[in-house]
Amino acid sequence: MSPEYIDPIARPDLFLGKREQTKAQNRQRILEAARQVFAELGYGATTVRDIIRATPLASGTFYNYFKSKEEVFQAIQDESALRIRPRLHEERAKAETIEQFITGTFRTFFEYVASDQSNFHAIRRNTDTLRVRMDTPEIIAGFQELREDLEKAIAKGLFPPVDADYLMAAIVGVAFELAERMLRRDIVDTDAAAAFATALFMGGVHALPVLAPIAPPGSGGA
Amino acid sequence: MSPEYIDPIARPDLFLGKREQTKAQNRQRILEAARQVFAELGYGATTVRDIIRATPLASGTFYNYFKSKEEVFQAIQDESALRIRPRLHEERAKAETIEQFITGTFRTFFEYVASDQSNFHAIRRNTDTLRVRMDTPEIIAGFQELREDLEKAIAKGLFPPVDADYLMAAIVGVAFELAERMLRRDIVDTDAAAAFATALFMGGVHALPVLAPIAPPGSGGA
Amino acid sequence: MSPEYIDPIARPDLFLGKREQTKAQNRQRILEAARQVFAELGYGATTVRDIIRATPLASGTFYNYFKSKEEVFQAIQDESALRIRPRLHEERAKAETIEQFITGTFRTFFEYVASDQSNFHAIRRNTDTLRVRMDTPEIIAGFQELREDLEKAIAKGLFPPVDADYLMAAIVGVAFELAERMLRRDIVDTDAAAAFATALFMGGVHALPVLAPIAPPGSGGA
Amino acid sequence: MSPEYIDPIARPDLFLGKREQTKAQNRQRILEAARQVFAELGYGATTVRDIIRATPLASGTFYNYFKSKEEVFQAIQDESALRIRPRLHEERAKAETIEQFITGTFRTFFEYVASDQSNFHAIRRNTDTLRVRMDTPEIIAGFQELREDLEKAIAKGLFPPVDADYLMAAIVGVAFELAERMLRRDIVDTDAAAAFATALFMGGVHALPVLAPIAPPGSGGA
DNA sequence: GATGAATGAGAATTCATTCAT
DNA sequence: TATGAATGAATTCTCATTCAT
Repeated sequence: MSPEYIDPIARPDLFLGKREQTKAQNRQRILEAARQVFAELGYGATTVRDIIRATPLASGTFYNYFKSKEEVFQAIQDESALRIRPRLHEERAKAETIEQFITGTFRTFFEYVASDQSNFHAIRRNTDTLRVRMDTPEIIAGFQELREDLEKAIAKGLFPPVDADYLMAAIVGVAFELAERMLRRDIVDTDAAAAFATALFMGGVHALPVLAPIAPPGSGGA
Repeated sequence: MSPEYIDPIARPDLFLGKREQTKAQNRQRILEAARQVFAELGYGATTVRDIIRATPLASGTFYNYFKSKEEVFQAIQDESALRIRPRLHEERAKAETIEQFITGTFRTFFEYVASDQSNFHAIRRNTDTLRVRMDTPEIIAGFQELREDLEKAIAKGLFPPVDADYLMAAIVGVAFELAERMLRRDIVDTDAAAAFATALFMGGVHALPVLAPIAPPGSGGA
Repeated sequence: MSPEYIDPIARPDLFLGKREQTKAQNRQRILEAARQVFAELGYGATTVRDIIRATPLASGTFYNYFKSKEEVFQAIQDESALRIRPRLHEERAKAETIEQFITGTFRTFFEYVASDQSNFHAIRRNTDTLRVRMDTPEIIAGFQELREDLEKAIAKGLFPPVDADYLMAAIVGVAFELAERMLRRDIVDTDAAAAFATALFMGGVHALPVLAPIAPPGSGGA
Repeated sequence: MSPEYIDPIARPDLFLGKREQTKAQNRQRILEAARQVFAELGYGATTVRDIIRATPLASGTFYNYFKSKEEVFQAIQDESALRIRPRLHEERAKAETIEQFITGTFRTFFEYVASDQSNFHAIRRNTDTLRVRMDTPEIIAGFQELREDLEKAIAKGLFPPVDADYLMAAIVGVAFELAERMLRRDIVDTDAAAAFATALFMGGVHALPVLAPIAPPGSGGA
């Protein structure tokens, strides 16, 4: 989000010719409409006509850009994951303390969610929806990456040797659930949400049950 | 769950006449089939026909019991919530320490989930990822109840004065996410999962940001 | 409608044993319910369940009395026709003047309609329905009979030799249409309606185009 | 109906582009099929499938044009009413004698019926005898208009002060009933039917009971 | 490419009728 | 005989996708 970063998806005009611009613009129109409508009606209840109706385009045009309703949906999910995954990974990679690791993860996530509510809501319905599986390849990869980052951090001695799988799950659960509550409040305070989650995990991580340590290569341990 | 308690849903033959038995049995058949199919295909992809096909009954019979696919789903959710809510509340009500509060909540939840995997999976697994609103009155009431129990515990001095709304969300997020991971493991160890979650919150709760205390009337203010 | 006439359908208790009474009563219950519901919803929109619901009986019981929905409907129509046809015929048979013929027809019809509004309405929907075909055998026979009575009256010299088919149609059209208007008024005045219709035909009949007379047998005419 | 008037419904090719032509044609195809099927099976027994089957179109196409069976039926009724109402009103408006009023009404009606038998039969013939409400706004307005025209004619002194509501009903009843008989004859003779109806009313109107005249303001009363 | 009507497979739903109790 | 749940064929209707313009 630093000023010198320009998202080519958000500003196609800076990267594409005239013709490609119209095409890219139509694609974006459809995606944006789909986000809105999915967020409002949910995937199952949404029809392609609903999406197209939220657009100046005609129904046939939809199929010039996406093969099916499912494909738009995946595109939305992947676009989200595509945008946020590198940022999350980067934050965690440069963390030198547990606190940096944790706070970096939550802060980045909550800021993303706040700045891109339509995507978030399309994925996580905006009223009283509860946890729902998110399993496009991109998203699963994102979870997997978090686990791997946790394992690396444990290996580096940054984290105590806890159950990385459960810890990942706990972080994911808290992140999504808190994000939803955060967005429902009158004032969306990402700092407060991140502070809450960070404190919870900073305090909690050290209390977690410790696994038998994985022996570092070359050492004598099992 | 004491030995002398008999669940009238599980043993309808002890409570109902022949006709009513068939009815209750058919209702259960449909619910059971719905659980399987929802867990397999997800809510969105499931059709009423799919449910009926997984049953020896005729298509029209479905409508003698439920008005729509949504209604069966709600029935499944409510059945779960109806069973687990009182147990959770009771555990928390009798808690005299934070640890009892937290461990009671997670242990009860994970045990329920392990004992009733079909309901849990029917509720959680959704291929189409979206639009499964966990907003039956029962479930919303369950969340609300957790928050109120937290607030009472804070008032009693059991918990530090933290953001009960966020804490509730964190507990719910961790509970659902861990439950899912737990069920995926070869050995379903509810104690381990409960120990993990309890430790996380036991350590974390004391680290959470403390809210400005509400001044008791007559005192000198904040 | 004279006091000494007793309708065996209306007072089955005076004609049948105990067992048959219950049966006859159930039959009447169904017929009465069917009349109401047909009048309210129309035949097409009415379901057997609607009829049965307006009854203390169970759906299966319906089929102990009638083979199908169509059969009840026919029974209602025939019951109407069965009741009124002999009276109309009798009135016309004893008529010695045009006026008696016409006034007898209309007066009898309007009195019947007023006294048995539920049947009439079941046949002729109560709001803004317009002319609709009535073609159960009984009803067609009733129309046919009117035509024959007209032809007899013409043969007797009571009526001028007009087109009996058209005249029958005109009488039927006026009878039904006026009956409907009559029932819609605050005060249902059968005398006024009969007076109106009678006057119309009394004045009109003599003005009608006269057909080439049917040559009486033995005369020289074609 | 002057020679230079071209009905845009009958000759859409002269007014519309290729695409719109197909649309208009399909609409007409459905209406035409509906007319046939309603006339054959009656409204109640007709299903949307029956209508579509009588068409080269696909089942879904029906719903591009009409929301339901009821809507097609209304369209047929309105199409009739829309065509005939202005003609009837015009005839009556320019009438200077009772005879012109009455003969104009019947002649116009019977000519319309003869020229547009499919519409008339679709509206009239109903096997299931019931629940065909002729209550589209157009048709009700047509009846209302006849009554108002009668009232105006009474006010002008053209008619004696009779019950306009009953007179309207009588005219409508005779018109529909005679029309049906007329169409059943080998030779459809609209003049004869009109002559019959006109004679009936010409003779009958003067014999009708006269209402107490409404006293004109300022006069000495009744 | 864009358009939007046509398509038709298939989902949801109804309801007359049957049949075990 | 009465009951009312079960049946499943038939109907209505939706909607993703195709295709002529």
